[in-house]
Amino acid sequence: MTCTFAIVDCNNFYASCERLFRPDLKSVPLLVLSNNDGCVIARSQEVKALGIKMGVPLFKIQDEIKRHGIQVFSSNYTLYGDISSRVMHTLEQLSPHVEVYSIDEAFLDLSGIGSLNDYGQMIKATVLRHVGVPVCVGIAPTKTLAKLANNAAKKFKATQGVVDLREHKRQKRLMEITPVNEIWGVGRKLTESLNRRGIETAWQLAQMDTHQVRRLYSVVLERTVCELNGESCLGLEETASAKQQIVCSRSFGERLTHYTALREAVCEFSARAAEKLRRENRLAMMVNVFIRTSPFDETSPRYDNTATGKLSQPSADTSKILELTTRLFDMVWKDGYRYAKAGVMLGDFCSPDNVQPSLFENQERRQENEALMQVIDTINHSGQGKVWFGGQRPQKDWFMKQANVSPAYTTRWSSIPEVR
DNA sequence: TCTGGGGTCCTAGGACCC
DNA sequence: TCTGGGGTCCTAGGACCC
Repeated sequence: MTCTFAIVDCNNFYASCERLFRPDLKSVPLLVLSNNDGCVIARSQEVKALGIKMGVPLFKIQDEIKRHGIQVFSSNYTLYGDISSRVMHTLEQLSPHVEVYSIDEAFLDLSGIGSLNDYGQMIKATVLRHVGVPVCVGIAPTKTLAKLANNAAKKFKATQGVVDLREHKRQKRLMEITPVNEIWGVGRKLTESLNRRGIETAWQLAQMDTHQVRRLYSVVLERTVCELNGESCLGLEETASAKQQIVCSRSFGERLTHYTALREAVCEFSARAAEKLRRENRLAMMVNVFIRTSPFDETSPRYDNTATGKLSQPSADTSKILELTTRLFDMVWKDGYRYAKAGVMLGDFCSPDNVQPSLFENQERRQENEALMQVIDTINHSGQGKVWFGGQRPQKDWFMKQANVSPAYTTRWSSIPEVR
């Protein structure tokens, strides 16, 4: 039986989220910045039309911002996460099989549905009505072709935001006018290499011999070629697979030069990572700490180091993880540098149910610690204050720059917009 | 002055064993 | 002393995604 996939992708998601609560900005150019207000990570249609590229640093476009009256927002991930779950919830009402693929897109299984174009339009209208976010829908027999269809739905106005790409003739026509780099799974390096071989369009890639693709590149690109030819290699993954690693890292608003300051930052990341770990209900064995100077800073010396260690046994206990973190930090720390970024990575996970208790560990002590962690997480999420360990420090001068953050419209009572 | 953060998967190469 | 291939496991690094 042939499957039918749809991908629903929000248009300019972060920009649309900011606009949701500011109807006055409906047709005003608007962009959203990365952490530290560093570079552009989302743009409204108007900003795209001005030719401002994804990822450019803010300082390079100051003139254009002034000239065109562009509204600038710091990123507000709490808001985006909340809007995202509303979108996904709506989609789950419309289709029994949904794979949440990222914060702003989901794959749906539409096998067996009759009029797919109408169905796509219905999805689009429903999300707009329920959540207020515009989406585009791409429909095809494989995920890769569905992504391609979605691409076209976004690019061509006449499609009205929905493209049904089940017909082979349409697939061919679209691939012939699609540059190979727009294909899902073909990034910068592959594009360069394919171009060197004279492969410029998606259609040319689709015509390549799969064995040759595997030999020259990898099974990954081979799969892409198969998918472009209508052979589905990637199924719908409805249950989110367990995480393999958890990372917490940040660039600093200002360079850090002191041992204590950087150590505090690293401990804070470690505690955040441990919190995520507990939310996933997993235990970690491996802890990795990295620190580095800015790769863009040409005037001061560079330094980049990382250290990995193993806990004596799997744990999600912040105090145990912090203890190892500080030891690892001392291994990588070197005086005399201007540090721009640091992070903590947890890995080697297992589930709490099948962990072998150590011969030497005190069982009661372990249960006490688990209970303590629960209390700490509850307090820290209550919004009524924070509890932290020695080594962390809640008032942080390394904290991010966020000059233009929008209010917590959906998650804080005092920030809910008033209707007059 | 000012350049994001959090992931996954695959591959190559080294260590080690038989 | 010389010489061999195949297998597994681990790690680092690259490429990709959003």
